[in-house]
Amino acid sequence: MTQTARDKNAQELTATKKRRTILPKQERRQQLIDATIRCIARDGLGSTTMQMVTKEAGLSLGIANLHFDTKDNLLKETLRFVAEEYHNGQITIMQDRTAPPGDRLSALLDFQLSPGVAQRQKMAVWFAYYGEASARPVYQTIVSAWDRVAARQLEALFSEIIEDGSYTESNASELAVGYSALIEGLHLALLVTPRDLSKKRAKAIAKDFLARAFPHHI
Amino acid sequence: MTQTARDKNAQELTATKKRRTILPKQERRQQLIDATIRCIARDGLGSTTMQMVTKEAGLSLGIANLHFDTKDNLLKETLRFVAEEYHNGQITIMQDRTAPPGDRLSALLDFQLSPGVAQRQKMAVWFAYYGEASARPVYQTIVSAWDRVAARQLEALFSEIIEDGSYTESNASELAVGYSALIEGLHLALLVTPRDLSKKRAKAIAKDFLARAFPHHI
DNA sequence: ACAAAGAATGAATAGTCATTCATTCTTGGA
DNA sequence: TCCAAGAATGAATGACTATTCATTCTTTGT
Repeated sequence: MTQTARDKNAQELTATKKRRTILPKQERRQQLIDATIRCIARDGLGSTTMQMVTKEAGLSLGIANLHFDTKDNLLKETLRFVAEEYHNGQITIMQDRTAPPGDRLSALLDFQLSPGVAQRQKMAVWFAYYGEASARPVYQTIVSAWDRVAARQLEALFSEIIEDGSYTESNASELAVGYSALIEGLHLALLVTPRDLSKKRAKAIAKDFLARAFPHHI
Repeated sequence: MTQTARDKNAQELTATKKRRTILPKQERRQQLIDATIRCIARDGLGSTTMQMVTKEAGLSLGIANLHFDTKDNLLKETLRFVAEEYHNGQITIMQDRTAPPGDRLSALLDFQLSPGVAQRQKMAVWFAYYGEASARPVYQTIVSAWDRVAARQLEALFSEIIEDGSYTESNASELAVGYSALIEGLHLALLVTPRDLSKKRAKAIAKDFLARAFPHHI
């Protein structure tokens, strides 16, 4: 045994060095995406580095390039994950044809301002990408594809409610765009000025919007 | 005259080299802030470099550090400029006590979705900073200070309208937060999915919100 | 016309970061 | 038990960027 080999051995005994582990591709990728989300929320999209992400994941520097090729691609896949999670949740609720439309709408609102969706970490990631969207068409593409699906479903739900309640004055399309904008604006306010707005109050404000539009249903 | 000197001379004659100009501090600073806004809108906050900003301004690389010391400071001052411009516009309208409250509200809406404020460039800058806000307390400080002033004024205006129209069911504070969120959400939609929403329609949606709250005034 | 003041320039510096790849390690099959 | 396949590592590389500052140029006061 050489001198250096003995030293290394001693270090391993004291420092409880982590064993290198091997995982299936899909799990590693998710692990890295999760770490990326945490880094963006903590340090911002602009100053998130590969070193930070891989350290946050407890892995080596080269691992992200191994699984995602480039940083750009890792960021793109992270956005895709967050966007799909949010939109899948919305769509699942809206498509549940067993519940009456008023209940589906209430469930949607609860979901959109639930601790899972409206948590600092997720909202920070969300707006970090919006901030770069004007300069990166890829981000716009990823988000707007999902947005359009959700928008169409929301409009259909509103149409159903309008018919059901004979709110003849109301326009489903305009109300749907307005409601979506209101929710995004509330998310932004929760992120930037959390001291001035609680999740509870945000929910009350959104509910008020819906109650004015559909008084018999909310 | 040496060979190189003659070459340089010839180049100056053909390439119409720009004369070095000297301007007062304040003008140079504004010139650099304007260039920064254009760069952020075109390339994103994350990939805006000093070289890009100074080239956009048609000046030398070192100029920005001369006037702003650091890049961080240039970005901070740029945000401050955009934030002040937006909030001054709002506040000027709301403080105009010669106009009846309903008119002030209409003017506010027109301003918030006017070509000057709701132009791609400005909105891109706005959301670029929001995207980094969760990681940079300085940005939050700059924006939230102004936000709070505008929020208080808006609430006062809404109170006045509620009293004037005897909308006894309505809560000025909640409506004010909701309206602000709606406007920000509409700005975001105009930025990210401009194909799906025109400024005109955004204005109609916001007006609809106000008409439901204050039917006698809008 | 001249010179001092200081505004503007841009080459050079020092540091950071994404990406590469030779090497090491783990696992599953023989 | 041993080996081949390929997953994981991290030092090294090359590209890029903020910042500095010696030098050049413009202006202003005399």
